Amino acid sequence: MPFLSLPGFDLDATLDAGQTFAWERRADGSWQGFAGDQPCIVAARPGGVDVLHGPVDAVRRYFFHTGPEGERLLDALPPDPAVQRALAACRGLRLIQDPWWPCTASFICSSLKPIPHIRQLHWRLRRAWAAPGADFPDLPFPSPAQVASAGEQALRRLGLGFRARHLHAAASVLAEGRWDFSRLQGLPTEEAARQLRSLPGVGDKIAHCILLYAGGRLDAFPLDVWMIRIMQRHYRKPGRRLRRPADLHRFAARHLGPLRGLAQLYLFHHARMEKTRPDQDDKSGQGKAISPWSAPLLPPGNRPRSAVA
DNA sequence: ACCCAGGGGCAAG
DNA sequence: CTTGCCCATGGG
Repeated sequence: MPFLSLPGFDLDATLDAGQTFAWERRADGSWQGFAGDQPCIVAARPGGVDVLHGPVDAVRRYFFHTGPEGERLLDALPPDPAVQRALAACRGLRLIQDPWWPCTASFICSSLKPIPHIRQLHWRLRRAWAAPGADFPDLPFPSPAQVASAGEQALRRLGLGFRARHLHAAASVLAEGRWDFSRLQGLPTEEAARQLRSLPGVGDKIAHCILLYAGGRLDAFPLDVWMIRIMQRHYRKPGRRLRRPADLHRFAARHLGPLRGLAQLYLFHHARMEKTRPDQDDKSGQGKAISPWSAPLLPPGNRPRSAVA
């Protein structure tokens, strides 16, 4: 069986960092999923991965930030203390490259969902269009035309909730050819994000996710609740505002530079690991609740209803 | 019974 | 250009 040498690579961190949802962990610890449109099974080994199924070249292209070039990018990350701490803790985490449409569809499903749920929805979409009785590896991601013709109600039955309307509308726009990912070619990231936002269900955060995880644009900077907390915690100064997305984008561009999307990957994953890592002093193994973020910043939709009538 | 989750869209202010 | 509210679902 083919062994792919990827020194320093952390397969688990890479596939569980919320950048892709196209991989599922198997009982034996290996991962089954899709490198581009190629079904693959990969297993972590010292110094690289075993490719138990699928073409090695597709796996190599998928983990495109491995190797000496990837290492050089890590060395070029900004000398910011928080970034460097996160990098030191998650050095083996690498950027992946997903296909446009599955990435877009997954992140349209991601609104107000924890990462395991997003993965679950992604695979429900695959299995919903599989032949009767079929399972991996025969689970191609349904095309925009397939999703569009299924109808919104069918998507709701898969558990998409209010995201069903968005996904159906976005699939319809793509299926009818009223929009195409080739429009992003050559556009600056900011302008490409604006183009992506014309898709239903794609706002600023998801547009940047798509540009980073499908487009490989290292200056795309997804601003989710985690990133807002992290930046408040580390970068807020008494005088400055640093709350509105525009301010956060501006600060990130100036302070974290052209690799800010990559820096975001490490900050995000590191913070998420800190939250769930079992506390050594906690015998119950529940893990400590959360490090004391100075400003929790509840998402608007979940803000408690005012007690006063 | 709560609480929250890698948001987006829309109507008001 | 901001703020407030709604949108459904599942797991802790």
